Order: sequence, then structure tokens, then C-alpha cells
Amino acid sequence: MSNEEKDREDLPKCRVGGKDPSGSEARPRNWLVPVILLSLRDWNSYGYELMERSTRFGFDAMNPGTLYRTLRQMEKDGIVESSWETSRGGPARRMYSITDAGMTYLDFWAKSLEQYQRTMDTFFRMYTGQPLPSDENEENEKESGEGNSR
Amino acid sequence: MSNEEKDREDLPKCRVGGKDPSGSEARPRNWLVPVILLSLRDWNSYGYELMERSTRFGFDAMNPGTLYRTLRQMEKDGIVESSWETSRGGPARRMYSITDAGMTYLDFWAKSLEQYQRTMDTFFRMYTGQPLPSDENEENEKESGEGNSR
DNA sequence: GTATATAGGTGTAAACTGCACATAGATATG
DNA sequence: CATATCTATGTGCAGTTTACACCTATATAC
Repeated sequence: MSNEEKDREDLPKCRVGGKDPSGSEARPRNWLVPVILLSLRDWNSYGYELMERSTRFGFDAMNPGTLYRTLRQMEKDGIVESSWETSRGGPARRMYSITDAGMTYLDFWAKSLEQYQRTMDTFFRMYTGQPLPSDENEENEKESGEGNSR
Repeated sequence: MSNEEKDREDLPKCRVGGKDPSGSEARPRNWLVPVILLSLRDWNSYGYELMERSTRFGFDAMNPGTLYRTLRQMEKDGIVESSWETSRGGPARRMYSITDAGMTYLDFWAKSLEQYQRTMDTFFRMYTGQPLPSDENEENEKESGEGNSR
């Protein structure tokens, strides 16, 4: 048995977050939306192709149901547009393109993700043991002093 | 009217992701769990205090319901322990401490978040217009070539 | 004719979260 | 004493998101 497998078996089976934070847990809700918008900003595309492309953005095994449903919802919201492409062998494709509102929405997502990245940086600074740089020590240690330190 | 306010009104009211990705949207599900575990790793604490501390990790206005419920669930999962602290003026506090399983779980979350950070880096590299460095151009442009470029 | 790859989709249950609301001890104030 | 406030912990419910299973249809290969 490899070490990684052993680690996994020691991991508590937590109901919070399903089982473990790997895979789907450690990414924001609707992460699929900015990923799709970003893909469509460069090239128009369709569901089946977007499924493969999103694999590069943390979706190890994208499930079709969620993707197609998200695309239809995004069209209702006006951030993407679609039209059938039938001039081709094989099943018809619903080709999607991003709208102006979609571009605006993508920019907004980018700003939010930047903010979240900074928050995660704070998390990792604290995780690796360094004190918070923005924390000016306004008596916090004393207030929380009833706990033992490890 | 300020520019920021104007931007906000131009934003499409998207059903995907509630309204907009600001605030709660741009962070993973159960983000509260690693935040609590990290806080408890340094000092034992209780719900009311943890509520204030989590404000520093992207929760602008933490709602008590979610926090207390999460803490109870985490205890059921065995990643934290609690005991009543009554030797004090004021209402009793349920003091929490992290368990060994909780430490393991925190490490696991950290690994997942690191992974996700790398994914977000990929997102931002693509967003700002640079090509993916891991992308060795295996005919991808031609395969996706039916879309127009912007 | 039947298997396979491509392409798009629905139904449902579980999980997560925000919001409103409920409870209760201690202390301060008129 | 009445009651207001701060501290502290919770429950109920409804809305959103998502994973999983399942279904349909077209074209091509064998």
C-alpha cells in the first residue's frame, strides 16, 4: 500500500463537506460559470467541447448534466447566446458565444476571485505559522487567552 | 453616482450564482470548516468568538445559525471536541478544541486549497491574455477552430 | 443490424446556506 | 422590580447548487 492511500484511509469520514475537501470541495460555487465564460471569450464553442476544456480548471470528471444545465441557465441570464449548428456530419451542436453582459460578468467574477485569492493567502500565512501582517495585536491574545496554546 | 455603483447596476442579474459572484459566491463550499480548524489549532475557542475571527476570512457578516450548526456537525464528525464552560459570569460557553483527526483534516484541506490556488492561477493567466504554459499546443487551436476569435 | 462516438438533455435527492426567529443567563438602569 | 441590553447558543425553513443516474438521437464503422 502506498503512503498516499494510507493517508486517505486515516482521514475522518466527515459529513461536513461530503467526505473530504479534495476534488469538488475546494472550489467556489458556480466555478463552472467563469470557466465557461473565459473559454467562450476566446472561441465560440459547444457543450461537448467545453466539457473537455473545463477539465483543465479543476474538474477531473465533468458530468454532462451539470454542464448542459448551466449553459441553458446562462443563456436565460443573457450572458451567453446559442444557435444550432447542423451543417456538419454527426449530431447537431448548440454553438455558444459570449454576450456583452457576459463579458461584464466575467470581469466581475475576476474581481471576486482576486479578492478570494487574497483571503486564501491570509489562510496560508496563518497555516504555515506566520502571524497576520494586518493584525496589529489589539489585545487579541488576552481576549482569547483562556484556551491553551499548542 | 460613483463609478462603482454604475458598474453594479449594469451587471446582469444572473440566476446562476444567485445574483453576482461578489461576497459569498467566490469561496468554496464549507470554507468555514478549514477556517474554524485553523483558528482552533492555535487557541481553543467558542462559537461567539469564532464568529468574530472568521470575519477575517471572507465572511463579512457571519450568520450565527450556520456557524453553530457547522460546529455541531464537526463535532459529530470527530474533528473537534467541546465541553461547557460555566465557571464565569454570563451565559455558558461551549468551548471547542481540535482533535487529531481534525489536524489531519486541516492538512488535507490545505492540500486541496493549494491545488485550487494553482487552478486559479491558470485561470488568471488565461484571463489576462497569456497562453497556458502547460499547454503544449497539441492541435487544440485547429480542433476549436470553428469559433471566431475576438 | 448493431456497436460506438458524438451531442444534448431530464429527474431527483442530497447537501449547503441565508434568513428569520427562539431561548436563556448576567448585568445595568430608572 | 421591570425591562433593556449584551453575551451566547441554537432551530426551522426555503432556496440554490450539485452529483448521480438515466434517457434520446445522429452518424459512422464493422
